Amino acid sequence: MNKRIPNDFFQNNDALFVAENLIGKTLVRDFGNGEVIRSKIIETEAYFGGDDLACHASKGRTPRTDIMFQDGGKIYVYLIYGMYWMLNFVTGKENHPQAVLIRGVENCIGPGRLGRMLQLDKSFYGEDLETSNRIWIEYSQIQGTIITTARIGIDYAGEIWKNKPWRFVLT
DNA sequence: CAGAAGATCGGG
DNA sequence: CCGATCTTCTGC
Repeated sequence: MNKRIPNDFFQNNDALFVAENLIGKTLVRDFGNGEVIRSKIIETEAYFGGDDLACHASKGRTPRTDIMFQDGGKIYVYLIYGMYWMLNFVTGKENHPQAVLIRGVENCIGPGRLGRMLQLDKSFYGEDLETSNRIWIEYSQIQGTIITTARIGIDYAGEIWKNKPWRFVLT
């Protein structure tokens, strides 16, 4: 019980596998003041490499996207619309930029709201999920069925990529 | 260096 | 439907 998922899970699998298999797993956030949030992941999206025009890494390796080019198991956070911190987990091996966006957990739906609840900020960029003392993932039993849909909010990515069924939702 | 747009949300 | 709010990238 309460066993943390090690980094090889993120490194040895691609973003599609991780996105689907994180559904039902438990996201843990320890605020360090005695308050701990534990909630099962119920919605994810995969962003898959340099070809995927919806993936920030398709723009190349920049200070912002650098973490996605590294080995999996690290956190990629970025600020969107000037106010929301998006929580992503890097997957795959070095130089295979991929990430999984966490869009919702049982007690918080929506990536922007989730970032707010977890009190994320730039200091989480590059955080290691295997060793962090403030955020990590634990194994847990899934209850329900996973459905797939197109990803949300990426109309700019073009027909090919915006229609990929790379969003996973627990029902 | 100015300008635009963004993996969103909440109010009207 | 639209504004909030600011980082990042692009183009001149």
